[in-house]
Amino acid sequence: MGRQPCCDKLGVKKGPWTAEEDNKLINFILTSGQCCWRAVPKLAGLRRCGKSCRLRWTNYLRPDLKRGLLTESEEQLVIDLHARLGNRWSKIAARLPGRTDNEIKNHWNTHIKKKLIKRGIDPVTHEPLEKEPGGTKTSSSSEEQSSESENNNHSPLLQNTNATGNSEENSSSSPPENCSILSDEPHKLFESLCEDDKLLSYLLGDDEPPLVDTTTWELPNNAQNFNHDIGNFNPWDDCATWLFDCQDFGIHDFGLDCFNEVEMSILDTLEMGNKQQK
DNA sequence: AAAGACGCCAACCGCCCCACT
DNA sequence: AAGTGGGGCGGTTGGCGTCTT
Repeated sequence: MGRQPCCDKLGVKKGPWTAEEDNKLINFILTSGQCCWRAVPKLAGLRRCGKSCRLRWTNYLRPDLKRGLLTESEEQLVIDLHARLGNRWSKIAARLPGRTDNEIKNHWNTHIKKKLIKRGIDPVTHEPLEKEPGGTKTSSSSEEQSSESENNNHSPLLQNTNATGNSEENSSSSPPENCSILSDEPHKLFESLCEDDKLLSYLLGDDEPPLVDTTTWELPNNAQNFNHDIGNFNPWDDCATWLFDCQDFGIHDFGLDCFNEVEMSILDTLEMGNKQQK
């Protein structure tokens, strides 16, 4: 018995993606949308595992991705969400527009962990390092921690925000006494949180999701190759237009079917570009 | 200038969840 | 209710670039 491997292991390429592979994948997604990832490699003419295609798309090629380091407010938000959710990176990423779970996870492991330790905060429990709770374990699983923090609501931000981002009746922004994160430098940290008004409003649930600033997008190298490959056509500009549309409705409610409207014009231009190249 | 140490991040792996039959 | 398959998630790793000695 046993499950079939997600892809035929023989002849499946691994390792870094080439610009050509990226182009093929982008082209295919724009043409067909996100359907069955298992079938994507075959249909797109890629010798890759479907999983690998999905990861490449979601973590790198998606046009709505922000690139570059997390901002101060994003970082603080990650810390707060981690205090509540534990290592559920996808859930955390869902609250940070344009960021992927992988990106946040990497950033957590390489930057935030160290910062918290430097501040004397245990990155696992979010409790002060020196304050060893007597007779209790120093770390807990994310599951336990999650349910625990759901009850305790350590973060003032999260006190106001339930799982769906709706505001609850408790709208006071005064930090609770047992809030370990803010107890360190309460004013400084809370101010840094408040710097990003839109983000804060969104989290407090009384505002629209913050708009993605597409003017600050940095294109991946291969995306630039992609542009170069197909001439003057700039798919990222069109994707930006698409994203502005998405933002009107909420990007998560916006399936890739929406490509159907935009994609025709994109593909027309794409084909023209390819012809020019030939 | 060279070599080793370190840091970062893209990508992979394996498990889990959920929808479908 | 149980089995199966696909997608998603979190942990881990490998390779590359940068820093230090």
